[in-house]
Amino acid sequence: MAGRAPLFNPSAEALTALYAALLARYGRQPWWPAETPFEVVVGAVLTQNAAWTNVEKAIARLRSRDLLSLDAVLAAEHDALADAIRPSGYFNVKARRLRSVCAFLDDAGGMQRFARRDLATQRSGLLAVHGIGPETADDILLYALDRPVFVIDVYTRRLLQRYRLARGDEPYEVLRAGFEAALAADVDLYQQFHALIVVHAKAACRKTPLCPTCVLAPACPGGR
DNA sequence: TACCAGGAGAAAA
DNA sequence: TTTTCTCATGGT
Repeated sequence: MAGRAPLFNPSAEALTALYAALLARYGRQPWWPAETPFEVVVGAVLTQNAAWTNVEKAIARLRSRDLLSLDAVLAAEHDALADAIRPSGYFNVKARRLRSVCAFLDDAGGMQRFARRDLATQRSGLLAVHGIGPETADDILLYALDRPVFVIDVYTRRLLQRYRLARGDEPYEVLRAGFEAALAADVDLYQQFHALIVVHAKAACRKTPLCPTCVLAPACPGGR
């Protein structure tokens, strides 16, 4: 019996053209918005189902309370941690998740030692942490550890759906594998591509009924 | 007032 | 195995 066709098998040309169009439209993005790799880890957890503006407030509160370090998070009381991250929502859940990932990194010898492990070990380790799903793990790998992992988020799904490159409801790993199979394992490319997808999703042009000036025209989702 | 925003895990069907 | 529910705040 023939195997089922891949759910998501984009051509390199299609993805490269999409990336080029986004880059031409929006330019290079200063992404991920964080000062340190550890801050990326914190942001990746806090941004779960939350607006980034609220995450920024939570991170600022952590910084002002000297809680923006692995040791400080592990030493903090749950209530103190939860109160600091309150603006990002789900603060009780996220406080536990933050402590879980910090405990994992601490067991691994800290961020720097963890960064030296091979990618497969890093990814499986992160995914085994309570509260760290594939998107959060890949955010950490790509933006904190500079590993070539393509991040799939809701914006990526919508974009693929609108360009009819995918249905949009494929499993996370199917979409990630599709991007990584079609594109070279280039950290900068992956970082910029994901950032541009997010920027495009938030841009006003997405919401307009027609977008003749957008470089993505005539395929711009806004024109559909 | 209602809805949405860069998820993930647990429980229920 | 798949679907639904829960967690929670702040902006529009």
